[in-house]
Amino acid sequence: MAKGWLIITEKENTARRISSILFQNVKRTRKLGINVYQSNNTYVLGLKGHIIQLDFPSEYNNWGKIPLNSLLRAEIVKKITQKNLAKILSDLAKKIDRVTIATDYDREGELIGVEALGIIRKANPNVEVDRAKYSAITPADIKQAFSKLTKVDFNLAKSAETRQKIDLIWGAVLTRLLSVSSGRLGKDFLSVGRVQSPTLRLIVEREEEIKNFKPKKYWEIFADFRKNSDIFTCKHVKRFDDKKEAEKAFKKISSQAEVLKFEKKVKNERPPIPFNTTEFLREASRFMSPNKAMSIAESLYMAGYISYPRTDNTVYPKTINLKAIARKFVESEFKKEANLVLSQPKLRATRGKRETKDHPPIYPTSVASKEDLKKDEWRIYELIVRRFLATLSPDAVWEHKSGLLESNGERFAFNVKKILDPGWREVYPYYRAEEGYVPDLRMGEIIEIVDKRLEEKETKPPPRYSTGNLIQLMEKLGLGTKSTRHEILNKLYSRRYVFGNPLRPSEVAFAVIDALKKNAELITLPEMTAKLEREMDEIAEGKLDDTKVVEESIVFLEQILSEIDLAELSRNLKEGVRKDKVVGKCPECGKDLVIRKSKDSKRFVGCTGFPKCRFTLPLPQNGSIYLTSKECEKHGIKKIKIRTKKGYWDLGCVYCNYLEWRESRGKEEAKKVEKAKEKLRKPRKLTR
DNA sequence: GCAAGGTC
Repeated sequence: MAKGWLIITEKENTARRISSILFQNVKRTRKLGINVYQSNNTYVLGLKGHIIQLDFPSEYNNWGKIPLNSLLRAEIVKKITQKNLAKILSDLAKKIDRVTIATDYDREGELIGVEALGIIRKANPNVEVDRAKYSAITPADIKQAFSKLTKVDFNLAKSAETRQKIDLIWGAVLTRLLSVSSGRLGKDFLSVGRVQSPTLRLIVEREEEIKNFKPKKYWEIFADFRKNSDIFTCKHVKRFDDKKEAEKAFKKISSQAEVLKFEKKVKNERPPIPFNTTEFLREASRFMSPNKAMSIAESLYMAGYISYPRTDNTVYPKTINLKAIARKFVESEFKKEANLVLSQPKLRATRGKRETKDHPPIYPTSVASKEDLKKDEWRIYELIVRRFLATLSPDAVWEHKSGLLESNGERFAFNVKKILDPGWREVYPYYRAEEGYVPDLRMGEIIEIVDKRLEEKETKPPPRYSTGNLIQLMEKLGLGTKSTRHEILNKLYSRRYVFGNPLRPSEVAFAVIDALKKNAELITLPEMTAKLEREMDEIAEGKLDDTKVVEESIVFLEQILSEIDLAELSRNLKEGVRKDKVVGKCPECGKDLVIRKSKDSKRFVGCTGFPKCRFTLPLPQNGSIYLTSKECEKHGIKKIKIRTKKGYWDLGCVYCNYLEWRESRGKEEAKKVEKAKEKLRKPRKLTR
């Protein structure tokens, strides 16, 4: 029998590092584009995350024809998504009698290991198996894990697989239900899911709040004070809801005020905490989409410039030599910043609240120069380097001044600050420091009032979420993971549920959330994830039967399908779909202008009054069309953006565009006519 | 062509 040992990790990088920690004379062989690390008859292989996907058999692929009920109890099959890896696993299986699962020490990691084990056992049923559990890839941790190997936790893997089944069944059934009912099929389908739908609900409900918001008037009083040559502004301590009251107070203010309180304090401001994925994406989203930021981080990681970008951890582990990394940057574009860090007698890093042991926070692992990277890559790299150096930098020192002034019983307050020493803020210039100025005052001092203003203001609706806000909120609500949140947002964009940043929902998004709230509210709530988490834990502990959990979902969905008013659902969704196509009002008959397709599937803007009204406008045929929320001032038609492979371009108002084009064409036509006339006037040369 | 979760 073969005497070999195979160690399986979740990713290539880990395989390489583990093999170098545990063995000497490691050789790397490359087959089918996959590295295997070998030392004698021991092999270390890195997977690529999940190599198997659950799906319905292909007989169920026709969305329109398959009754949804039959999908509920359809067999769920395993499809190999990483064929090359599966092939290598089968080949290696024949050379070994023992396998150690060394995937990440978490629920998904356990399942990923079991997926690989399944493929190995098919080729070699008698292979022995054990599990290495480590939470950091350091020599100490890895050696410890391999000296105390444990058993594979099949219950834990089962719980992860149950999550997959629940997600697939709910997702597929409701996605198909909505897509078929609305007629939005093909690449325009309407999706539903345990994470995306609650996220979309947040966006939709925020938009409803904004729509329903009734602004309230209020009044604020400002006064300008003068001490010597300094003029400074303070605000009345009260915000007035009543105009008369505000006017009364305003009149009372005399030409001078007494200083009731003055305080000056020096306060230190600690630098920001180390980057985990959420913090990183929130900061990067100031200038780049989370999706792009994440994909750049991934490539910087693969090139060895930064540490693993998918982490929840905000505390540097002791094993990282922070000073040594900072020292690397003395010979770099960040020389000044690194020197500031190293000028301190002792380095003290900030720490966040979340501390996990699997990956460190995101930090730079090697020095890059501007020429090594593309422009966007550099921006992300620079952000990560600056953040890292900032977490080790001295505090910023501020001078705070606060106080109270009184004029004829009316009180004014101020609270301003000024930077005395920027400290980390010089290293990390992404935040603007809001500074104000008030001169030093003495208690009891009388100050001259040179001007006063009564300002009418309005309360404002809550702001729309930005991508950065949402990723943070999703984390807080337990929606998605560090690896998926940015992808979920991307999904909402590509389904045309949302557009812009801050995010606005489309009309169909309102209809979808409305329909789901009426018929299957659970899928629009973070509670569904929370419930699933609890059940997964119980399955992992062996307290709950996985088939029961799946069955409960099936029965729940069956109930929904039997009670749903399909006609109403279809009507409401189609109305949403229709509204999203409305570009504006027809200038000729006043009916809605919509985006239509001609018989030869060319798109154009047409009037819903057709055939009575034959008004049309041309559209470009390439790229996908986005209606923006901005309207043309002249025609009241929504401005259009086109997204092509190269990026977005603003088309603006289609009507303006058309008129311009017609005019320029008219000029060209006129030119042609002129030329023709010219030709006629000129006597022709005679040719022989 | 569906979900969400890993990772490339």
